[in-house]
Formats: sequence, structure tokens, C-alpha cells
Amino acid sequence: MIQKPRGTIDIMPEEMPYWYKIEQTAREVSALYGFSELRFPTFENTELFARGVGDTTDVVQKEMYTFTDREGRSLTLRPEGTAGVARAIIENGRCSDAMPLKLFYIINCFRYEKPQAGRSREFFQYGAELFGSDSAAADATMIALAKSVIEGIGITGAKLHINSIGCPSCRPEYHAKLREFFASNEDKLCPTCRERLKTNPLRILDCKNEACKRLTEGAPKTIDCLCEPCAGHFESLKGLLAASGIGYTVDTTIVRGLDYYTHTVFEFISDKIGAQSTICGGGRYDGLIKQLGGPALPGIGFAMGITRLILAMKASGVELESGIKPRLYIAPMGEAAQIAALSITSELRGAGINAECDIVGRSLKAQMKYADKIGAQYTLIIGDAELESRRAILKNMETGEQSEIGVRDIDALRRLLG
RNA sequence: GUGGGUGUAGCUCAGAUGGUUAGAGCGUCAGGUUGUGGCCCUGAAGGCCGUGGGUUCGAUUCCCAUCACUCACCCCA
Repeated sequence: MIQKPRGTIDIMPEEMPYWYKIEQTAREVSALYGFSELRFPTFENTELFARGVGDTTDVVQKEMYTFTDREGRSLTLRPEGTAGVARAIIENGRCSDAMPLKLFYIINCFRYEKPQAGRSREFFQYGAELFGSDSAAADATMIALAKSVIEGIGITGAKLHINSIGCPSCRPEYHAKLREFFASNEDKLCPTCRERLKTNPLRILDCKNEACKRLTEGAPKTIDCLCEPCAGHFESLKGLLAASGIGYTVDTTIVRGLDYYTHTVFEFISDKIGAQSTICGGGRYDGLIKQLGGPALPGIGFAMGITRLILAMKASGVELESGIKPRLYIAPMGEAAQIAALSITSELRGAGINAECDIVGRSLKAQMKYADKIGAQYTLIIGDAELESRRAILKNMETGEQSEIGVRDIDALRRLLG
């Protein structure tokens, strides 16, 4: 047997109602907020991610599905959506549209990681991006959109965490302060954090190691080292959230792993779905468009992992009915009846009524069992006797009641079932 | 990439200090009066006991490796 590749998932029919619910809610709520849907390539030139996401990030360094095509071009399966959207709006000249430009997408992404609960190599996300505003009001709008979607699909108990990681003008100073703070305790840090001290000290704050956690107490926080504009932006955001009644906690450990983030970063976290608890992650990326060769255009966006949303929905007690139940099952006996059954089925379907009939050639008893199993509301029995008398037997499967109805009386059936 | 757990029928799981025909429940299919479901009864199909090596007279059972699933680290959605 050939198995599916590691880290991929099959989504069987029983699961589809959850996907429909999320996709439908995402589209409706996005539209409500004035966002338009777009689609873009599953693979891009590798350079897009190297430059956009950042070639020092884990995602780019060790998690991308990169391959060479027949012409020797280096291509990469998208590991996230923002870089593709940014490229698309630059390439399609939308940076000169009326601002803000508000877009959303529902896509699959690929990352070569070791699978676990809430994490797979092909994963799916709903994301939204807002370009052309560097105002905190834009941040608040994005957070409100994310919250509406999360609540709209029935997830309860998700917590909003926000932080500001500064901008290119205040970050170097912050890194220096962090290095200074940890310098005396360098030997007590875990090996990875000792490395982080040199490369990206910001990440030490995110370490799960107990010893490191203790050492981070009292460490300088990004929000204490923000430059004037950054601090002002963060204060405005907090004010706007409070004014809209959106609860939040300032979480100085949120450190996004994608280089393009600046200023505001945020996550919605569910504590009921295992270790991969971030169901929505996002932030501001004011330098990205320029970095990719476009104009200096600020932006902010987020993405939500759809399978994680489903885990959170189920943990929140959301139960969705699966399966399509026919209104009528037609049980023919004999060849003549089979012909009649097929044509009645077809006419009912044409009238928008879900009807089924036997196409396996089962006995009447087996057909009744089958009709019961698939949840048919009515069964219409047609045999030679019924063709003769032109009166078929209609059985209500719930009550067991039987009555007669004209064999070809489609109108009567439509009245009953429509 | 690192670590823990698991791998027996479609599903959920038993099982034997290593010994000849590997079990149950559910599900599927067929019957239980000649044209009728849900309950009940009977029967059938369906497993090289994840794969490859090793130890052994003999391995599904013990050992090793490998693959897959799973949880966690890491990272992130």
C-alpha cells in the first residue's frame, strides 16, 4: 500500500462540516469588514521567501520545501501567505489603489517540520492583510476581525495576547540591553539560548526551559525600550482595544519568528488544544513591501491555522452534523420498476429534491435496511403490483406509516417533500 | 533535528513463559416465509499480528533496525 506523505492529512466527509463552517464564516466576516478574497501561487520563487520572511529565520533555513524545476529555477512551496500576497499586490500594481487595501485568503501552506498535535507539513490557513495604514486603528481593526471570526465559529475562551517588538530604529538598542542583562548569567542559560544571545537575544524571552525562564525575570522588555513613536503606537492600540471592549493581556514573551514583523504583534491562544496553542498569529510588517521592491507601504495581517481552529471548536463543544440525508429513497423490485425508479429519482433531483434509488440490485429487505441507514425520510416502494395498479407504497421511515401515492405522481411527491 | 509512547481484521481493542486452525465487540454482506428498516438470532467475508533483519528446531510473541502514527521539545498557524 502506498501511504500518504508524512505530515499530510486526509480530510474525510465527516470532518467537512467544520471546514465549511470556518470557510463560510471567514468569508462572511471578512466581507463584513470590507476585505476581498484573493488567490495566489502555491509555489513562488525561493527568493521571495528568503527576502520577505527573512533568510535567518528557522522557517527559511530549515523548513521550506524547495526544489529546482526543469529549467533550473529554485522554487519553494509557500511556507506562509503574507509574502505571496505582498508580491501579488506589488506585481499587480495595487499599491497605488485607494488605501487601505484589505485582502484575505484561504490557502494551504507547507513546512518541513516534525508533525504533532496542531502541526502538519501541509497545513491550511485563513489569513487577512491590511495595507496602507500605519495607524493603531488599523491594528485594532485587524484584531477585531480575527476575534469576530474566532467567536463566529464558536470558539470560546481564546485569549488575546499583544506585544510590541519595536521597529528598526529601536530594536538594535534593545538587543544591546538584553545582551548586557544576560551577560553575567550566560553560563546558566541553556545551550540554544547561549547561541541566541549572539544571534537574536529576543528569542531567549520565549524559551520554555525552566532555568532560562527564571533568568528572564527582570529582563528588559521590548515595551520598555521602545522609541517614542513605537511606544505611542502601542499605547494608542491599548486604548482602542479597551474602548472597543476587547480584552487583552500584554505578553512580553510573544516574539514572532518571521523577520518582517515590526511594532505590534499579537496572538489568540487556546489552552485546550495541546502544545500548539496559537490559533491565530499576526502583527505589523511596515517594512515588507519596500523590502520586496514595492513602495514604502505599511501593512498588518494575521493568519489562523484551520486545523487548530477545528481542534479549538471541538474543545469548545461545537458539534456539527455531518452527512447528507435523502428526503426519499425509492425501492424498486424488478426491471420495469427499476426503470421507473430511475426516472422518478431524476425528476425529483431536477426539482431540487434529494432522492435516491437502488442501483445495486438489492432485495427489498436489504433496501429498507439501507434506506434506514442513510437516514431517508421516506421510502417509495415500487414492484410489479404497483406498476399494474399505478399506486406505489409510500412509507414514512420515522413513524412507519404507509400510504399510497400515484406511481408517476411527481407533483404529489414534490408537494410532500419540497 | 532531539526525546517519550504506540503499531494484531474497515473501527475500538483482547491475546499467548516463543509451538501447529490468532479472537471479541462494532461495522460490512447474506439469511431468519414467498415484497418492507430500526430490536433479536444465524452465517459469511475480511489479518503474511507495520516492514526488514537477528536469536531459535520454531517468532505475531524476545532482540535490533527501519517506517508510520502519536505526544512533547524546537518553531509556528
